[in-house]
Amino acid sequence: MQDNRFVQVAVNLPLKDVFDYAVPEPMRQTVAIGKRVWVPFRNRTMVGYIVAVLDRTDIPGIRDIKEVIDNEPLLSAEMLSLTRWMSEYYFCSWGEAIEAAIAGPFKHGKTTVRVRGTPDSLPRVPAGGKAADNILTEHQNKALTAILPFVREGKFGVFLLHGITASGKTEVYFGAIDAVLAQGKEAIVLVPEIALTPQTLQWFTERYGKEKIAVIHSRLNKSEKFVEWQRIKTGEVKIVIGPRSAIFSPLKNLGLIVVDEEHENTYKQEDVPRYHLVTAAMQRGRLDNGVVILGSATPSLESTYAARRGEISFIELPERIQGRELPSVQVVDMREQRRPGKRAVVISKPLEDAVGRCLAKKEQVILFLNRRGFSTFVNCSKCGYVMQCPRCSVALVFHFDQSQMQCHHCGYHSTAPQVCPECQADYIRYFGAGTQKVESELHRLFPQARISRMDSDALKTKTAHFDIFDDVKSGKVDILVGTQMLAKGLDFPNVTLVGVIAADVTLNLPDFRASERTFSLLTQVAGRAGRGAVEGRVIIQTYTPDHYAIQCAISHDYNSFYEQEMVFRKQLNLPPCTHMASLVLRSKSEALVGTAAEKLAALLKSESAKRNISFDMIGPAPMSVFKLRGYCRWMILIKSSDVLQANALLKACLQTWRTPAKVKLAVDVDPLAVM
DNA sequence: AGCACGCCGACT
DNA sequence: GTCGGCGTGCTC
Repeated sequence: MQDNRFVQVAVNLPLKDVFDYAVPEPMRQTVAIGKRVWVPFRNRTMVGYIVAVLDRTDIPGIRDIKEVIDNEPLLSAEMLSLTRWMSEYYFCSWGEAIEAAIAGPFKHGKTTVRVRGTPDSLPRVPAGGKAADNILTEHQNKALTAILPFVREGKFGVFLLHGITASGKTEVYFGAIDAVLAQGKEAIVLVPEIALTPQTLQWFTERYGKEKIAVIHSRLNKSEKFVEWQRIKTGEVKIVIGPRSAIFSPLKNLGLIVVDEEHENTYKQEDVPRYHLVTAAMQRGRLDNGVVILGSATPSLESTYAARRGEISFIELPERIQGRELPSVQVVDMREQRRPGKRAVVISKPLEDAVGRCLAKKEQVILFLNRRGFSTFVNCSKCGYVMQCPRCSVALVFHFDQSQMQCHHCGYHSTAPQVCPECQADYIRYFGAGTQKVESELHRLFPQARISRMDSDALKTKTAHFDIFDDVKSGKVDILVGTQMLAKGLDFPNVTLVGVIAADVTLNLPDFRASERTFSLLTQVAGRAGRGAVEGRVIIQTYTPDHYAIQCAISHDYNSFYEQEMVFRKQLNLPPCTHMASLVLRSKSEALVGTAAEKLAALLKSESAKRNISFDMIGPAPMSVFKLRGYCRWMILIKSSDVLQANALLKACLQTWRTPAKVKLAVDVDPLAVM
């Protein structure tokens, strides 16, 4: 018999401990695990999450909770385990992990939110969609034969579903969801960025109806999020579709988690808690005895590696449905396009000709360049001065439309100079092309064409994506130029040519995953061509046509890419062969951060020796973009073949470690970008 | 993360 | 004599 005299509470602060409080008599009946409480904390009042109810405590000078906020627990036992696991795996506090799990309507102790009007939960969906009720292909059937027994038995299992573009992964998701619903259970479908996949949404609502589905996306306001949360909590919703954070949906009988485009970088949260959705989804699947399906045309090396080692199950959909052909891919070697003494070519002759032919046939073109702005660096040809961001160690990018110099790291901007800021000479030169430059070149080459640009500059308004989608769909646009965001699941039947302006942009980033990202980006972009009846064509411009990332993308050969990339990863002991964690120290003082990094590295070494844990350490070293937002940064990378050992080592170090004043430490477990 | 406490330098 | 710098430590 519990008398509820004390509770243990987690708060949203970067503190390792949880805190005990006494429960005043009148609240003894209402306190419960998973509810929020107002607690006195130092000299302020904070929201706390009850993680345990206790009969006794040894804490001297204990204080009373002030108020119980919730009538019903906000967090289930499973959600508390999930957030606790997150805090231990990713080195954040339990409170921070909980805060991420209930993000949105419940922040700052809110219980209800005023609801204005009817929530328009679904974004506008362009016309046209998927052929209804396809008969399953042999491969789709085989996939479901593997998955369904786990669903029926309510058994945890992870499946990597490797299906090339247009191989019908969605039909497999549907089959698994049908089985889950038949069991009276629920499903979560995770998508990288809901706003960019309106078609996926439409397929789901057409099949299951709006009533059963909750769609979570970034443009819902607080009250809309609250309504969706309520619908999920009350059991009205059977399928939740949403981004990363949807993994915390309060479904009671979760049977299935689908992670679509599992290789996407957006699945890694960049701030605390720095969790990876795929890892979190597998953990939730384990806790809830659910099935996890990871779907992708270009799976992350981590997932394929796990599948090849038999840690997760592997399913392949090797054929396109309805016998649609993969587009033919042509490479243009930009080294041969150089004109001595002239500016670098942006649009090569072969690409220009191909665009011209498309326009003549009234077909549409997508041109892809993963770089915003007009010119990537601006320099004075008299004194050599290059305009740099005052807060980051990167060059400023010239933006033609606002006539601005912009920093793509911190958002700093200033008016574009007329003369050199250093020597006042009138010799400012612009180098390197971004999407704006491509757009202006196109206007010059094809003055009559209707050209639209889609990048984050062009998407300042709330509905801009949909306006652009609509314009392309309805044929109001001949050529669409854009960045990364074009590569997502857009389905434009009349687009027959896709051009990649500079495949080398991503390939040359100082990150060990540069090849992997280039390969999957090229493969995805190529998948945008020929979605309709007419065969598609892809032209890739590059200075490194022989690179295996480009060669494998041309031949649509994932396995060959995997093999070649793994040789390099094995040689250097990089993920997925090892587990990695990064420790970034930053400070406004260059001297402080360097010494702090050396000290932390020394601590890692001594702790590992003491515990007999073997690990690789890279650094400490200044980061490649050394200054960011005015902070000087040093990094230490840790690699280990054993996650648990690496976790234990880090835990031990961070317990003893005290980051010096004016220095901040950020720990990132399984970091994505390591530069 | 905050925020108080505390111990040394230049000010009315 | 005191105002205020930011180093150190604590929050049930």
